[in-house]
Amino acid sequence: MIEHEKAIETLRLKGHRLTPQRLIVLSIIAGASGGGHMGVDEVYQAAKKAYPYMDIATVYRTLHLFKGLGVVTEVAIGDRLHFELTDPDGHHHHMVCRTCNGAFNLSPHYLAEFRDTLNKEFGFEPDLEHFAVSGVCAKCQGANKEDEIRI
Amino acid sequence: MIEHEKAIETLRLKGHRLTPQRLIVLSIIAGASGGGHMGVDEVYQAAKKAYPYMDIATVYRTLHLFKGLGVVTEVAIGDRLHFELTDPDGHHHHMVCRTCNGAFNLSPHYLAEFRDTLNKEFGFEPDLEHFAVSGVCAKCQGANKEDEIRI
DNA sequence: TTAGTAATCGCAAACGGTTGCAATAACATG
DNA sequence: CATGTTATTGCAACCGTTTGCGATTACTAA
Repeated sequence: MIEHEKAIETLRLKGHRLTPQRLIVLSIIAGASGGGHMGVDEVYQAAKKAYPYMDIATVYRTLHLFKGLGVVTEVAIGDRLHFELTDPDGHHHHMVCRTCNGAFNLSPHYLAEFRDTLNKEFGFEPDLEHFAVSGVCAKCQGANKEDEIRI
Repeated sequence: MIEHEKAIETLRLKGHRLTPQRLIVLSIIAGASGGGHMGVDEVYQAAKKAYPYMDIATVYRTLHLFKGLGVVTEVAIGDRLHFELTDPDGHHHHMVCRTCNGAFNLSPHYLAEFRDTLNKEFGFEPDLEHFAVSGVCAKCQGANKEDEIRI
């Protein structure tokens, strides 16, 4: 069973209705190219092509529903929300480059120690199911240095 | 020289104008009680008392200017922006409880290792000058357990 | 002290995102 | 297949925040 069908099964099992709008949004996210994550407006524009009455509020509601069901994962890229089909091979986190807006996967392993420390020292349970660090990627660090010389 | 005056000196040295609006916002932030951080609307309401024509856009612009100068620090608490006078004794980070919206200070020490790892492994330079982890604090973890029994 | 200039302001419109509500439509049941 | 219930939708208004713009004002230099 492919991801797409598994998600539909999840919807049905949890008692949510299978509306055309939901199926359209799901198929769009499932068909995302490139890094996999799509901006909300990207999803909305694609959905309107399939179903012209589609409303942006429905897109948001649908994406949040999917997120709650674990079907999609939310990534904040440059202050905008992006969504991708949840990685079936286990969660991963993101490093988001503030220069090129590229998102790079980060294994949960790198956060485990941090979580343990906060737990033991402060009794604080951090939300790290999905976590994104903003910063500058290796490539853009090089590019910035060139800029400093050029300008 | 107190923090307040140091901030005014910073403004002047960088060539920014000393407008009444900026001085008002600065004095409000400097006089913040409690944990120290204030919501934007809190600042706005207080500023309007001192100067009735004060506009919310000016408050935002002023706070962002101060942030850029390192005079104030931005903390995102429950999807709203809060600001506090930058800690002169060195930066600190925040653990923000998603249940009670409390913000707890976190020493940079706890993040140093994480930064080093991202640097060495991926060449990624994370933005951790100020960093906030969302999660649930020790007190609210207890409260939630009681809720589960009560309801 | 006065004028000149550019930064800053207040206002209003726009942004991305959320929410209330009446109309619609998906599903369960007979 | 017809019916009833209730989740879901589209719309419009709203939220917190940002931005464009013409009017104002802090500063500079004569």
